[in-house]
Amino acid sequence: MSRQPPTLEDVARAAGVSRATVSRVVNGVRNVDPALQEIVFRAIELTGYAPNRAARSLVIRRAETVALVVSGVGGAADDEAREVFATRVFTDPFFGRVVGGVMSFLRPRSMHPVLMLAESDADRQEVVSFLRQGRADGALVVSTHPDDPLPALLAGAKLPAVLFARPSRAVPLTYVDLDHRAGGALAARHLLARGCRRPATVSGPLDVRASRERLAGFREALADGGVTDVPLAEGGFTLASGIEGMADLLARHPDVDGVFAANDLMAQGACRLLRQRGRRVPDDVAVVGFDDSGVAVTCEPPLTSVRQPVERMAEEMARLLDSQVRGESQAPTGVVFDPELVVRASA
Amino acid sequence: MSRQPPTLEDVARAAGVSRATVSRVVNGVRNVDPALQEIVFRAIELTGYAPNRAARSLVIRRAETVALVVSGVGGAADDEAREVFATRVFTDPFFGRVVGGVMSFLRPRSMHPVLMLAESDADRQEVVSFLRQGRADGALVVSTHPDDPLPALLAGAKLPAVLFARPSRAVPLTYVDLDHRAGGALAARHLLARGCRRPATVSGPLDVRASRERLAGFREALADGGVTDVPLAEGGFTLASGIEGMADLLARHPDVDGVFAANDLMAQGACRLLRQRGRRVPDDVAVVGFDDSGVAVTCEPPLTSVRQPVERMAEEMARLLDSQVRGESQAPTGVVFDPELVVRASA
DNA sequence: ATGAAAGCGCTAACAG
DNA sequence: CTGTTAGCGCTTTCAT
Repeated sequence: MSRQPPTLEDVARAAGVSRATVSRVVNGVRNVDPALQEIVFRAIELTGYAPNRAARSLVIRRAETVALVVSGVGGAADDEAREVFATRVFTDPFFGRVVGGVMSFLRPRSMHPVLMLAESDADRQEVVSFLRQGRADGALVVSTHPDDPLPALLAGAKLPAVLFARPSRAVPLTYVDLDHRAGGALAARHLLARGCRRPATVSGPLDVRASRERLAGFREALADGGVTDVPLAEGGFTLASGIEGMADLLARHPDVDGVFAANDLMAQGACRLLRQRGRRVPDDVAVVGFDDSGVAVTCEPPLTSVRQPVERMAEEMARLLDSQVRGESQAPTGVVFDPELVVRASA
Repeated sequence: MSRQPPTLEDVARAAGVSRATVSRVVNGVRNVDPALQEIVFRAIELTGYAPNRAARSLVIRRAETVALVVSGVGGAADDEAREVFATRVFTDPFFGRVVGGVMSFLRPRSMHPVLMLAESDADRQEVVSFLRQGRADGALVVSTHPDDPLPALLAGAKLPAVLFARPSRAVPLTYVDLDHRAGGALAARHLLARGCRRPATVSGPLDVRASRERLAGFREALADGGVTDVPLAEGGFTLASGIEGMADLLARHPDVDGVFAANDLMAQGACRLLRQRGRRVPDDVAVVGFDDSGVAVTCEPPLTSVRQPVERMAEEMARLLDSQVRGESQAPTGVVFDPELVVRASA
C-alpha cells in the first residue's frame, strides 16, 4: 500500500532535529546553523518530503494564490449562453495577453492564477465565496463590460482586487488603465503626418468614458495641428456601426481623407464601406483603428492601430494585487499606461 | 480593526449546537434534524460565515482543485523565451477552446483550474511540486510537442493526470485523442465527392504518429473510392513546407486536382503556391486542411478543414481526471473522439 | 440525531 | 541558534 506522504515530523526525526528547525530550513529563514541546514537538506532528500500547503495556509492565513476573473454582465446566463461566452472570451487574444502578463509576474514567485468566469449573478457570488474561503488572496478582474457589478461586490466585501480599466461607477478599487486620450492623439498625429487635411472619426458610444477620452485626445491633437472642425459619427463598437458611421461621414463630408475609428471592428467596417464606395484605403482615405486586435491583422488592408501594452498592464495588476495582499499598500490607486501606434497598411 | 472572520465555532455558539452539527449542515450531510438545520442556516447567515478551505483541505487531504498545464519542451528557457512562448500559447484559440471545455465541467462543481506553463525543466519540477504539495489534486496536460517529458515525470511520481493526445512514448497515463485516421478519411471522401480524380497530400512528419494516421486514413478512403495511387509530399507542419510540398507535388503530377494538407498552415502554403502558379482554388485544385485553426478562416480562400471537437475533449479530460482523483477509476485508458469536417471555400 | 474529542501538518511565539 | 508548545479551523470516529 502507498504510505502516507512524509511530514515535517518525519524529516525532523530523520535529521535528528526538531520540527521547528526543519520548518526554518524549508522556509529559508536565517538563524540556522549551516551544518544543521545541510543535514536537514539531506533528510528532506532522503524522505522525499514536500510541504503540505493546506497546513501552511491554515496557519499563515494566506493561500498564496490569486484569482484571474473574466467578468461579464449576464443576468442569469444558462449553460448554453455561458458556454458561448466562455469560448468567445478565452479565445480572444486579448485574454491570452492578459494571462501572459499575469504569469510573468507570478511565475518567479511560484504562484499560479486560478481562472474564473463570472457571467451570472451566481458566478459573481462564487467569486466572492472563493475569496472569502481563502482559496485565493485576491482577484485580478478583467471586465468585458463597463457596467460589470463585480468590482462593487468585491469592494463591498473589502476583498483585495485590482481591475483592468477604471470602473465606470466610482468603486474604491485599484486599477490599471490606458491613457485613452494619448491614444486618440497618436491617431491624430499619424493622420496629420501622412498629409490628411480632412480627418474625421467614428467614435465609440459617448456614454463610455474611454470613448469620450479617445475622442477628446483626437480632437486636441488635431487642433494643435490646426484642424478644428472634425466630423464625428457616434458608433457602438460593432462592425455594423462602423459601416454606418462611415457612410454617414461620407455623405456629410465627401472630402474626408482620414478616419480614426475607436476600435478595430469599426475600422474594419469603415474600410469595407470605403472600398465599396470606390475609395482606396489608404490612398484616398487613411484609416486608423484601436486595440490592435486580431481583426487588425486580418482586415483588408491590415489596420494601423493604437495598441494597449496589455502584457505590461496585466503584470502591473499582479504586482499591485501582491502588494495589497501583503498589506504594503493602503488606498486604491490607478496606474495609467501609454498606448503605442502599430503601423500597417491602412494608414 | 477588522475582526477575525467567523469560524465554525462561532456559528455553533450562535446556533447553540456543536461544531460537528454545523459542519454536517454546511456539508449537506443528512442525519440532521430539519429544525436544527434551519437554526444553523440562520446562524450562518447571521455571522456571515464562510468555511475555511485550507482547514478543510488539511483534513480531507484534497485541494478540490486541478491544474491545467500547457507544456512545451524547452530545455532551459530564459525569461525572454518563456514570455514569447507564453503569449504565443495563450493567444492560440486552441488553448481558449481547451479552457472553455475544462471549465464547463468544473464550474458546476465549484472548481476552477489553476493555470500553469511548463517550458523548462525547472517549470516541470514546479508542476510536480505543486501537485505533491497538494495544491491541486491532479493535472490536465496539453503538450505542444510530442516529446514533452512532463507526462513521464507525472506518471513516475504516480500523480493523477490526463493528457490531451496520446503520448509518443508509452506512458501509463489516461488521455483523450482524436481519431486521426477518420480525419484523413473525411478529407478523402470530401475530395472524392466534389469530383476530384487526382487527389494528393502534403502529410505531416512521418515520425509523428498522428501524421501517419491521417495519411493512412486518407489513403484507405481513397482506395475505397477506387483511387490507389496517391502522390505524397512529406511536410513539417510549417507554412514553408506546405509551399514546398505543393510545388513538389505539382512538378511531379501536374494533373493534381485536390490536396489534403495535414494541417492548416501547410494548406495555406499550398493555396498560396497554387495561386502563384495560376491555379484557382478550389476550381482547379481543391484544398482541405486540418485543425480548423484561425488561419483556416483568414486564409485566402477560407479553408475547408478537419476539426477536432476540442471543447468536448477537454471536458472529458476533466471528467476522467475527476474520477481518477476520487479513486473511481484504476488503469489508464484512452478516449478517442471523431473529427468533423468544416466546409468553407477551398474545397 | 447530536456532541466530545482527537487530530490533519505546519508556523510562530517563547524559552532556553 | 534550537527546541517546546500552542494553536490555525475543520472533519470524523466514537459515544451517547
